[in-house]
Amino acid sequence: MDIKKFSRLAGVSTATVSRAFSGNGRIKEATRQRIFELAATHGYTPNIHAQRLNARRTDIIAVYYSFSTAPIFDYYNMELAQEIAKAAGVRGYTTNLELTQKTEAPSPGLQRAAAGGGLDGIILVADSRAGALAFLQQFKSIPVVVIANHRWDLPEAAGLVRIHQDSGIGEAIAHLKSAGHARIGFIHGVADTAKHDAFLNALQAQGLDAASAPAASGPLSFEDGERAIGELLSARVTAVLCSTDILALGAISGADKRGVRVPQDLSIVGIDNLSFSPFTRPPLASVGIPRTEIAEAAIAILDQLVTDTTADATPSARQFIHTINTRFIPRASLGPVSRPA
Amino acid sequence: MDIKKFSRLAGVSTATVSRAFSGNGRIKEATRQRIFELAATHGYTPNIHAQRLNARRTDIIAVYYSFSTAPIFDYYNMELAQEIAKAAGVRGYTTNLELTQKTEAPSPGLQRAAAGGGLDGIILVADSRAGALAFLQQFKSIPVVVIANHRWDLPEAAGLVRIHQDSGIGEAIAHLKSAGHARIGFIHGVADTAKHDAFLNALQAQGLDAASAPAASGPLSFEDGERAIGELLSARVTAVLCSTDILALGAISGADKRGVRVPQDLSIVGIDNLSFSPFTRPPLASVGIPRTEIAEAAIAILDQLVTDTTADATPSARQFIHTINTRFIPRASLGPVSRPA
DNA sequence: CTGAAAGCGCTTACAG
DNA sequence: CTGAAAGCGCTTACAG
Repeated sequence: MDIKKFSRLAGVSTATVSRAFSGNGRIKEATRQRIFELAATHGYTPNIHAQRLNARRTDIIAVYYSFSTAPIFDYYNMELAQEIAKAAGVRGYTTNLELTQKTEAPSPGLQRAAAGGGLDGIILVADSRAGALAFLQQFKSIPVVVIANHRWDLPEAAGLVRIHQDSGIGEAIAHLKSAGHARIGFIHGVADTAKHDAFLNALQAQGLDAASAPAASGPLSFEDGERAIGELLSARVTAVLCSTDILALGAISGADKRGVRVPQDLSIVGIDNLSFSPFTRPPLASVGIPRTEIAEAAIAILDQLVTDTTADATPSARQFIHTINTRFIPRASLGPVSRPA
Repeated sequence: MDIKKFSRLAGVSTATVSRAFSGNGRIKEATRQRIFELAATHGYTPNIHAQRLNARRTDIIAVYYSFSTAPIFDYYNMELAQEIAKAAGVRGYTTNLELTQKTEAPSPGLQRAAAGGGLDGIILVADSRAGALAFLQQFKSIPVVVIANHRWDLPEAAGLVRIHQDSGIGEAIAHLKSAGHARIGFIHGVADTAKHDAFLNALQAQGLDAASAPAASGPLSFEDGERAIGELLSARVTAVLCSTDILALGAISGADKRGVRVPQDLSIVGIDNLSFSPFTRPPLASVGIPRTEIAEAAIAILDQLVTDTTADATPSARQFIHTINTRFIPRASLGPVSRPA
């Protein structure tokens, strides 16, 4: 049943039916009531495509990230995506989950949707500037908000939610220092320069020797962490910051296999603070990001950009960059130095 | 730029432009080429709403689940959602992530989209029959595939991917029995009758006393598991099956706090086999479901239903029920009985 | 407050 | 292989 048939049935014009449903324009309350009741009885709902064809607006956004070889490595993105979907819902947006394998380019479908008006905006979880720029280049027809660890210089049109690793990592290193740790190692993850830089800065800020800080490369899996911790133990570290919680769990396991106990003999700190990290054994200290805040900030910016674009207004002068501080969450994987260097 | 302006620019009719993009109808290859090049140069992309208005098809599906108080309890759903998005992408569908708080009804937006043609179908992750039926009642205008632990009787229009808990739980109990366990407890989760029934059946199949099997209620959190295991230890169990992996982790921790070691003194088995369960300490034995298979089955059925509906064909006689067996994944949280009852 | 009619941007029988 | 025109189902300025 379309609006024509339905309006005839209701004894009004299509314009009146449209006004009843859209809430735009004046309409007598009684008429509106009657139309709603009739619609309920006869099962009429306005066709959403026809509405959008007029509206130049869809109230759909996409969250885009590339997935890994195994879901365990996507926990960070999945948790973020869920928070984004929640925050988007609050503002009346529906969220498309757009996934792509790490090595592949965004699907043609996404491009079609974006260029063809099927999407109001996109939230991109990015881990490299080059990747982000390439993405923005491809999707310049609609607003994009980038979530990243860096304060990248991006084209005007894009928003940026910047996760400030320095704050939380700084706290972590300060905490370790005050517990007596002076030889602190690092296990590298993928595309983690922001994290590693923050680590080096934090060492310096604490008056520790950043130049000779031992580092090993993960970069990804639990097993990588198990192996990497071996290298660092040879370098006589007493504490290790790991680029991800998964690597940290691997490090704990790897240490254990070598007879080194956490936290008695070695302190381990992860980064990301996944939801299960409080429940590992020992509970894993980690540098956490407030995912809910990030999601809300990203949606707020995107909504702003979408509204500006739709209204054809001059984009407000305000900066579309929002910085979110990470913070250190101490847990039982930390202890005082037992065998100072 | 719309099709009218663009077709003028290209010196052809709108019909020809449409044929070039849609792939429908005959069109000279050279014409098509020229149109594509021009479109690329001038930045023309067909408006997707206009296309969908004609097509009665959107190639968008939604995956719907209700989220919990904390993301940790949503890992199961999030992992499933990601797999569904992947599987959907392969078949050319975009996936909407539709979330609702546990206590709330599906958003009006979802209903609008579904009734107004904005969605081809929905995949519902359900944990109660009443909930699923209410949902189906509300969304009877489009195909729905339910993912659930039960072989529920559902209206014709719905598909069902049924996760068969009995297989994996049966294997788990058999494994415990052969390791000498005779007194096996259960920690309840939320809406877990399928799991508990499977547990009782498995006990019987192994010739164990199901009637007197100790059970404690979680039902949700890590702390719930910590508490529940206390009750079961008083009941002198030597092994425990937990309704979720989170409860199982809590149980391990709770046992540890009481001086009971896993697996030396007590064996613990979880259900769900979350991606991080291989990496807990000890690695957690669990009853797992092949998420990728489930997602693919759900998408295959939904695609079938959508295609049938769209084509207005008589729905094929084939059953739209697909059963997926769970399976037991033994890991280091298991051991032989140390102090037989 | 309500209606007639043009317009949103495509697609697809129909005719050639 | 291509075009003219009706149709997909709404919305909204315009007139009353």
